[in-house]
Amino acid sequence: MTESIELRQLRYFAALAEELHFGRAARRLGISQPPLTRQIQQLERALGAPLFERTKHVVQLTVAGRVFLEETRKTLEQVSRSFELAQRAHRGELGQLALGVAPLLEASAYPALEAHIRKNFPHVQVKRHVLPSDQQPPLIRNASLHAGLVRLPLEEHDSLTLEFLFREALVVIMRDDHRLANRRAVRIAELSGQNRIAIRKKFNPAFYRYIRLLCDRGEYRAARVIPVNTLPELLNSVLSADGVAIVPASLKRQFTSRLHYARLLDTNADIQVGLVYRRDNPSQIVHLLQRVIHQMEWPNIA
Amino acid sequence: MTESIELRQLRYFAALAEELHFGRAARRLGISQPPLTRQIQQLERALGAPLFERTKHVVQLTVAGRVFLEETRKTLEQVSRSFELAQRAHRGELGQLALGVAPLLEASAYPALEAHIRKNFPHVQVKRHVLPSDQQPPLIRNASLHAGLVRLPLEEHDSLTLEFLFREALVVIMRDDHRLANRRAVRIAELSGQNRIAIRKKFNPAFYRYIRLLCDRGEYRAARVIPVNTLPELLNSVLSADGVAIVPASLKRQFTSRLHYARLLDTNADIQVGLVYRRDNPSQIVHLLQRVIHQMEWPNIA
DNA sequence: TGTGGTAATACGCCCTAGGTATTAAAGTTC
DNA sequence: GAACTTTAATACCTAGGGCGTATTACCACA
Repeated sequence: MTESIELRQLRYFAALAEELHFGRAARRLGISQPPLTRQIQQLERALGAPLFERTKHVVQLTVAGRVFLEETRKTLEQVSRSFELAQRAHRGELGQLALGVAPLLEASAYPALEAHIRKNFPHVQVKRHVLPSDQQPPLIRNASLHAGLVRLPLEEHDSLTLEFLFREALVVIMRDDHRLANRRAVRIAELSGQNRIAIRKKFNPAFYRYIRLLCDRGEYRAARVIPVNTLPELLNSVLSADGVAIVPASLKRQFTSRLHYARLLDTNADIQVGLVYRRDNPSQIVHLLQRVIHQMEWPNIA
Repeated sequence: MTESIELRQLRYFAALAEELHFGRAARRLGISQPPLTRQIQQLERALGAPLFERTKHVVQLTVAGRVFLEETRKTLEQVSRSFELAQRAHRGELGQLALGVAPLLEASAYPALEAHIRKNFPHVQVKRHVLPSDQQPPLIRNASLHAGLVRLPLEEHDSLTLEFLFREALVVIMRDDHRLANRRAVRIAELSGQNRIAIRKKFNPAFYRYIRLLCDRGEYRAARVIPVNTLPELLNSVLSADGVAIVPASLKRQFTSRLHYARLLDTNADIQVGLVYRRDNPSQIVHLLQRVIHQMEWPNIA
């Protein structure tokens, strides 16, 4: 039925329906008149209905022709749209971007990033997955995530690329009636003797080790290290006056009541944030992300 | 850009996208595998993007391929729809039917006719044009109307076909305090001496002559014939007790207050209703109308 | 009646879609 | 790890059909 029809015939038909003149339409199509005649005849034969009324000197659309013209325009538009969308999808400008986001960053750095992506690629739908930094690499490797916004350091993976983005300050948090709560900034050493509250090593080993290293270098000997499982637990412990905790400054955006934040004065008392993605970069969408991520200004997290 | 693309390629692509196997897809399409490979390659080249990821033993859609598949399905559906609609239009089952309707019939016979058409051809839009019977033939001849529902007799036109449909009763109307207003039925002769009110000959000569003929044969000698221009004027005259009028029974559906209707007992005191259309019947829609008009039951107009 | 214009037809050429045969590469089996 | 199987890509050939040129048929208009 429709099997014998090709787009050529529809394109020819549309041109003729607009010109209503075989010679002009053929010229517009860049062919000579006889082939046009034949293609139209074939189309009419396949359709089982005449599309034009030809009296030697006047070519007119039949009723069926008018209907078919309307539908043919839709068909040709649909073909263009198909191309357009497929190409956009190929360039990564269409579809989903599954992005891992390290905890706390979802409220600080991430919103700016998402806004930036949305502005540059309005057809890309960003899907956010809040996951600890060290849990993201395996998911990126097996393509469950396109890329991840993570805290460094991270164990190196030869199949992944790790790109530095910006530095985030570290802060010490304590209850607002703590003896240091009148200070805007402290040196790590001043914390000596305090209990140090920290999320268990197993939940994010790299971060855990990094903080411990900082404390050692800053000569902060904790009375005791109190391990907790989750962030709410950590906050609870701080609010119970069990001790202090060193956390990324992003936290300030989410919790403030009855808490005091103090900057750390030590050099290098900060943490890097980077982007991880597959080295072989199979999806174009990551190329776009890469291109765009260096043009943006990161909000000042402090 | 899209100019080099043909539907063949889209059909092949859709098949392959469903089978995800060149051999099977080719078999389904009734071709051998190499041509399929080549058409897909051409499509990808035109698109500037790969649609499939081929590892020797696994064929998978790319992101662009998934998007393009969705759009291609729409395209192919649109092509079928184009065919479907054009064919319907050709068979007359789609589009407008411009139908002339003689006055008064629009409230009696016409509603049933329209309902019947709507039921049989839901995609046909009937456009009603209320026009005196003798004004319809020229409009039908120049294709302003497809057909007309008219009262007979009508001057014969060799280019038109006139088809009898049903007989409609004639009635005499008078004011409800008229001396004959207690009668359900009268003979024409009993009206003798009354003024006869009639719409001017020039507005519908055939009808005018027909009524006069009836009166002559029925031995109704009117005291005076009172000519009026319009139907409302005629009713006015009747209500002013100027006389009586002989009209089609359809009128009863529209005006009753302070009027009395009496059947005419004379044989042949009725009038025929018919359908007029071009003998060369250029539009398929009239064929449908013709086919359907004899299957229907006309409402009893009395 | 002839002249100009236009769509349809005739016919030849060539492009390209499709077929067969083969190759290359990846997976499977022993 | 060698032989076998499977499957997509490539090479090459054939033929059908799309396009061009030339011509015809038909209508309008002078």
